[in-house]
Amino acid sequence: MSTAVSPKILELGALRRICSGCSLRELCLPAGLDNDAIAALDEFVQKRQDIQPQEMAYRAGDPASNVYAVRLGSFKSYRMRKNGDIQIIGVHLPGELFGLDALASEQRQVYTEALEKSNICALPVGDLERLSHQIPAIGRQMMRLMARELNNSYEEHELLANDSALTRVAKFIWRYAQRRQQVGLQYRQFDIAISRQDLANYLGLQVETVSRAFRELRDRKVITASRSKLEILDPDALQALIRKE
Amino acid sequence: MSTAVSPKILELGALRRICSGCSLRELCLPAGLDNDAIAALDEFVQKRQDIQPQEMAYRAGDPASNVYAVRLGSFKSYRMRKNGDIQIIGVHLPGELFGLDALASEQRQVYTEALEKSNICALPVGDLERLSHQIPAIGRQMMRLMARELNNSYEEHELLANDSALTRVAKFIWRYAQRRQQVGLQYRQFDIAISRQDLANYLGLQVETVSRAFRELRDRKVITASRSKLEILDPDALQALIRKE
DNA sequence: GCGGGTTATTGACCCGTATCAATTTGTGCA
DNA sequence: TGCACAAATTGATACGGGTCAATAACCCGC
Repeated sequence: MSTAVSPKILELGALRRICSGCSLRELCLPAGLDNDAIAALDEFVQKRQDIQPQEMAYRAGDPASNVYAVRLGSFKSYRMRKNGDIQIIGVHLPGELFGLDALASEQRQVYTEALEKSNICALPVGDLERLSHQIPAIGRQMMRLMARELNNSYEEHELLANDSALTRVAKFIWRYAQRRQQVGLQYRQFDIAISRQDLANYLGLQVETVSRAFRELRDRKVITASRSKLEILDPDALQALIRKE
Repeated sequence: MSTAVSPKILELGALRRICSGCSLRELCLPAGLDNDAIAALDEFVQKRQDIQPQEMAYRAGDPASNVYAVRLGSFKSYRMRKNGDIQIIGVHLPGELFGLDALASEQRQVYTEALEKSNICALPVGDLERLSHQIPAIGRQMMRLMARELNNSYEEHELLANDSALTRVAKFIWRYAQRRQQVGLQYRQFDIAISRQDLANYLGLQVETVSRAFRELRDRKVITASRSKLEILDPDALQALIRKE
C-alpha cells in the first residue's frame, strides 16, 4: 500500500517525475508544468501499480495515506449502508484523481474498487504536503480539485432530485463522454466498464429501468450500446434530451 | 462586502477575536483554542453583520472573497438550473461555516440566502490564508471541513437515490436536530425556517408529498409541527424510521 | 467451441409519488 | 383587528418507475 522510497526533499524535478508517470494532468498542468517536459520524463516514475478488476484501491476504515491518479482503466467509489447495501457515489476515469479526502482525514470513508484491469499511481499525502510547501500552486490546486468535487456533487443532487430515468442515463453518458474528451480519449465510441447494476445504483434507479432507458436511446438512434460497448450516434439529440428538463 | 481592517500580521490573539465573535467552533475548537478564552473576548469582534430574510450572502458569479460563519438564523444554498428553476443543495445552521468553496475558486458557484433574520461573520479568505501559514492547524481544519462537506454530499446522494418520501423527511428532521445539538442549541423543540416548498426542493419531492409526510409523522405521534414550529415527541420512533430501509 | 452461470433485456402489473384542483390555515400589513 | 395574499394541507386521479418473473445475450473457463 505504501512504497517508502520518497526522497527527503521533493523539488520540481521530482514533481515532474510524479506527474509524468501518472498522467497527472489535473494536478500538474494547472501548476504550470509544461507538457513536453513531463512526457520526456516518463521513465523515471515510481509508484505505478497495476490493479485487477474487483480489486480495491482502499476500503473504508483504511488509513488514508495516498491520493491516487488513474492512469488506465476505471474505478467506482461507494459507501456501505447500514443494511449492507452499497451506494455508489462516483466513477473515476483515466487522468482523474481519487481519494482526495485523504488530504483531510485519517481514515478512508469510502471504498474504491477497480471496474476493470487498471493502472494507478499513488501519491503519498506526506509528499504532497511537502510539495505544497515548496510550490504553493500545488496546494491551491488540490483545494480547487476538492471544490470541484463538491460542485460535481451538487450536479448529482440536481440530477437525483429532478431528472427522469431517461434524462439521468443520458446525462451520465454525456458527462462520461465529456470527461473522456477532456483528457484526450475517444469520446464518440468507447467502453463503459460499469455494469448496468452499478449504474442503476449510482443513478438511483433499478437495473430494469436503466435497461429500458438504454433501449429508448437505441430506438431513437441516439446511441448504440451492447454491454460495455457504447457509441454516441447523435450528440445533438443527446444534448437535447439533457437540456429539456 | 469587505471590511479592510485586518492587521498585516494575524497572531493568535487575532484568531481568538475572530473566533469568539463568530461562534466559530468549527474552525477554532479543533485548532486547540479553549472555550472560555474565546467567550471572554466576545466584544472585540469586527465583521459581524446582520442580514434580513431573503437577503443574499452572495450570488453565483460574485467574487469569492469570504468564508462565512452563521452566528444566528439560517441560510439556504442553491444553484440556478438552466431553465431558471433553483436546486437547493444545502442549509446552514448557527455555528456552521458556509461558502468554503471560496478557498478554491475565484467566483461563487452558488447562491446563499438568509431564510430568516440572521447574523453572520465574514472571514476574508486572505486573512484565513495568512492564518493557515502561521497556524497550520487552521489550514488542515479547513481542508477537513471541505472533506466533511463532501461526505455530507455522499449521504445526500444515498438519501436521494434510495429513500422513500417519509424517510427523507424523517432524516432531514433528525439530522437537523443533531446539528442543533452539536452546537448546543435546543434540539427537541425548535424552528425550521425553511419553507415546505424549499424543503421539498431540497429533498427531491413535491410540496404535497412533504406535507403528507409531516402529517404521517404527526399522526404517528413522532413529532408535532405547525408551519415552522417543530417538536420531536418520540426520538426513538424517528430513528427507527430512518434505520428501516 | 461448448456449457454454465452471470448480466442484461423484456413484459405484465402495481405502488408511491406527481399532478391537478380545492380548501384551510397562517401571516403580515393596513 | 381584520383583510388579503401566501403557504400549507387535503383529496382525487394519473403515470413513471419499481417489482416480480421469464427469457435472452454474453462471457469465461474448460
